[in-house]
Amino acid sequence: MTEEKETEEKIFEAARYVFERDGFSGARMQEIADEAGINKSMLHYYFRSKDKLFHSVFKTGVKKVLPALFQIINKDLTLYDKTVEVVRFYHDLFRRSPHLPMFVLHEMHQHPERFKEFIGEFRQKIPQTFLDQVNKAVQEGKLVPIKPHQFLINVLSLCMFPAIAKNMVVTIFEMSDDDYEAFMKEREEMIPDLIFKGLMFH
Amino acid sequence: MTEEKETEEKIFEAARYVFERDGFSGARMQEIADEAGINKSMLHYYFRSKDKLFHSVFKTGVKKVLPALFQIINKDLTLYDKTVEVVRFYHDLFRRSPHLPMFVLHEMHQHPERFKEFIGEFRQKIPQTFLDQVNKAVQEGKLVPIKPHQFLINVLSLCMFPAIAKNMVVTIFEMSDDDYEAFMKEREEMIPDLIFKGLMFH
DNA sequence: GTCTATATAACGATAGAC
DNA sequence: GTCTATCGTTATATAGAC
Repeated sequence: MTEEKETEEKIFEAARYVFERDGFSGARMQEIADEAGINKSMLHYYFRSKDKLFHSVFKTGVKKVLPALFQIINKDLTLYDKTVEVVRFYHDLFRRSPHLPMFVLHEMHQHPERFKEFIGEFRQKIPQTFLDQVNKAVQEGKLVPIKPHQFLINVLSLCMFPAIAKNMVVTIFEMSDDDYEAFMKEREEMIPDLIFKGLMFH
Repeated sequence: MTEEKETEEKIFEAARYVFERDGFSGARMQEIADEAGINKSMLHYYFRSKDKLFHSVFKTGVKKVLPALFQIINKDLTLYDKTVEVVRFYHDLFRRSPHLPMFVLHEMHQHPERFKEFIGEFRQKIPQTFLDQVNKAVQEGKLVPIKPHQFLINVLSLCMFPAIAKNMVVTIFEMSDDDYEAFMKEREEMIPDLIFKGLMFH
């Protein structure tokens, strides 16, 4: 029935909202039911348990964060252009879903086994073409010696940390929400240049 | 009594261990009591409630992460040397306390009010001398235009994110614990040069 | 101060009527 | 498929003996 699909969808969206905001142990089934505007029993009818409902939400969260990264670095682009695309992708994503990066990383941190379960499903290895591209750029003297893994983590660090640490940033720097928005917008432009050129004049 | 102090200390250390690992909502008073080797009632005798015990642990956590940063950037050093010290400080700290950064940032994320409560206590503003130092370096053409806040967040991002995202990193890159250790050691050397010189040959 | 026992509330989950 | 009512457990917290 179309009725069925709608209810399941409503529950899932409510669960996504509450789990992303409160985490697994902080989330309450009652609150998810309230958010979905239905009865608590329906949650179990459609998803059997809190664990299974969470698993579904978590998997969706990981799929929003990781596959696009691998897709971008697998494209036929320069390293610089890949960096620009990755930075833009994450800044757009986290603007729309501010709780997403903390949710995914926190649950990965607490329950790594839940992550490992399905990480293989969507072939999440670093593409060889990307590894080759970085190594070749180093060999040709275009880049200073750096391992592809370090390169990738540098980009991810600069994109994800300020999203994860928003409350620390706005508190210490005494920012308004608009200030923070501008701060992040500025980073979007800055990060690729920082990665490749650094801060010193040359 | 010395007896009193010892028990309170034991409880606090157990609470620190459990809260840092499991977070507020994931932690159980019973587990803290077990970890401390005492009865559950003692937790309430000394700290009244889970909330108050947590608050005490959280405050200590923030104090381990932030004041040292402000102390370092307030020293009489070049920007490069300050960066080296900050990077070394965080890598040493997170090697000893791997759960600390996720704990502090996650609880800040979920309960920003708990953070704001006492952030003023230990004067956690960016020292003016540091702001002046960055702005002066930019004016003198030694650095490309960058705001001091962005500079600081770049350093923190590169230090903290890989510690927070350890499980993601080791899973995606298929690292052992030793691999991860070596990976982080390598970053410690790399980060200051990345910040200032970037990756391109020049 | 430290223990045992228990109060009290909240949570996840299920049974059963409709 | 959706509701009400409730079970069984577990959580924080307290009372009271020693």
